[in-house]
Amino acid sequence: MFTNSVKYALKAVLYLAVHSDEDNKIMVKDIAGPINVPKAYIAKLLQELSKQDIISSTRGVKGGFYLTQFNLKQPVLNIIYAIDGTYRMNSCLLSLENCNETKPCPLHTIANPMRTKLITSLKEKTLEDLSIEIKSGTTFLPL
Amino acid sequence: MFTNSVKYALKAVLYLAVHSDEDNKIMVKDIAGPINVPKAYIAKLLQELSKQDIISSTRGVKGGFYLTQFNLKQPVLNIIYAIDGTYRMNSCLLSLENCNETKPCPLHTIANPMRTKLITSLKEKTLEDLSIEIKSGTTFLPL
DNA sequence: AACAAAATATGATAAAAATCATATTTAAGA
DNA sequence: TCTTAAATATGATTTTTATCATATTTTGTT
Repeated sequence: MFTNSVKYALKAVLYLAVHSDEDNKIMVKDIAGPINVPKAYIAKLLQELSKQDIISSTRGVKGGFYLTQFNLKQPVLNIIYAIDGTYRMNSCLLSLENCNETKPCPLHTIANPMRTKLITSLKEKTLEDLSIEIKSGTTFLPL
Repeated sequence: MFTNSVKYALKAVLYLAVHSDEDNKIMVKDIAGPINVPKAYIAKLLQELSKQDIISSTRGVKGGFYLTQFNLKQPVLNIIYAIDGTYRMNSCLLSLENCNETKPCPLHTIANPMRTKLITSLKEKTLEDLSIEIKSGTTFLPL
């Protein structure tokens, strides 16, 4: 469904959503372990997310990554689009260019309503929403 | 969502479902064009599907690939499992090993109902079902 | 101002997926 | 039984994704 990169990015951002803020920046080396992703790999992803203003960072001593209130208001979908681009999530199951409502491919009626619904959910849910759920113990962020 | 291999395999099998039977075998070179997939690539996939008895084939002069009535009765999901294996379709969105109903990951409630529903649909729909829809002009198999 | 600790930029390497190529085996027909 | 036309088996190559490594820049601290 998603690439490893997106999965890793989502885990990292959710970790930041729960554990960081302007006054509690977290260094790469302290994220990699808890979310179980290689340090150099997650570093690169975090840098990319930071460049795209999906997350925040400061360099140097006492620096690290963190989420601002603004960052927290973003839909989860942003992270997916930032790393994988929009095509993967939005294309027809068979990747047929000219598959649409009026000329649906054989899997369109099965898959499309669900994809649409998933995208909508990922657009509505903010990082803050998920963070609250994790903090309240409704959902979990293991491994 | 799926690998290219699965998409190609699905297109090829659906093409066979519509155009072949015991008396109308179709050669690789006559499938590759219509479904817009490289010949050598689809050849390999068809061989694999044949080996797994998902589709049928005969070698030599007058040979080719085709679907029997038995082949047509299969769920679409079979092709996906045959090529991609079961993990990709069934694993948690974040690929967390210990994500489940009692300890759901942050995306579980969003994504899991849909995945479950999709799998059910792909298990219920047979190749024959899809073939009928294509033949009746309800759905289309372009490019 | 100099030092140290962090992200950033850049790119190298490894692994997996996608693609291509070909010698071998099988079956039909002359 | 010989020839030809097809799938099959096998593996090579290319491209993409995943992973690793490091020199550079920035920022707080002494």
